[in-house]
Amino acid sequence: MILESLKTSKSAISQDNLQAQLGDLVDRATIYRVLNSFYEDGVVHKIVGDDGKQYFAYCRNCSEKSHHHNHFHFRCLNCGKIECLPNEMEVNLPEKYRTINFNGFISGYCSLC
Amino acid sequence: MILESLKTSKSAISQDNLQAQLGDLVDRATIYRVLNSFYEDGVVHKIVGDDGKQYFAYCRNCSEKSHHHNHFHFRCLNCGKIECLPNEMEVNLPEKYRTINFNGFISGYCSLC
DNA sequence: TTCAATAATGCAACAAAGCCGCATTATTGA
DNA sequence: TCAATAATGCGGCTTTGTTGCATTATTGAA
Repeated sequence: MILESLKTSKSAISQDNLQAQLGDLVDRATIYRVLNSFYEDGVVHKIVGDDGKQYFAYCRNCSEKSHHHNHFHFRCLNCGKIECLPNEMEVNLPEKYRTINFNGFISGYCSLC
Repeated sequence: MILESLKTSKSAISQDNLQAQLGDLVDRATIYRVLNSFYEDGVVHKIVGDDGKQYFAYCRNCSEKSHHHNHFHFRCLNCGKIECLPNEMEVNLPEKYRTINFNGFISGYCSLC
């Protein structure tokens, strides 16, 4: 059920999103455990929002070789909606630095708010 | 003292960084309050790390007109060091969207680790 | 099919980060 | 000088996320 929610969601979702969908069917801890094992298995990306919360997004264009999620996420400060911004980013790191995780978040107000 | 620490620090620092510097001289809650009022007054930038923690950086090149901090921060997963990456970024938002906060974080391993 | 080994779950507790109310202490200014 | 205002410390609280442990499901080999 969690995987299904992630697959059908257009944007990254958090534990409380899932909890709201699943109600009391599934325990909080279980949701976290499932999400983390998806993350460890490379099935989802994990993004930390500028609200400090973890969001998870189903991997759509990831292969064995490239497991990237290098775009920005937008969070509306009014309606709370999270969405992916189209532009993929390349950031130049200093010599010998190695990227493990890319985390880009912009918050503000969307066109409706 | 907090302002001095922020001014002299080369990178964004968090409440526990400050607490470590100040010891028991200043209460936890006071540090948070001072940091947030600096933030509200536009004296510092607030960045949320991909560890979910808040980091604060003294405004160096901000004027009345431009109060930006649009570069990425790097956090070393081994030594914990936070540093600013040189490239300033421009992200294209959809029509009528408004940016309030830019938050770019990359974690990985630095040249020493 | 049966039953032991393994995995997944729920529950409770815990930890860290951040915030807030309230009483106390400092600071300000008329 | 002293009352009004602001800042601080303390304690407690919330949220997010994690972990230990007992219980329940699932699996797989005999």
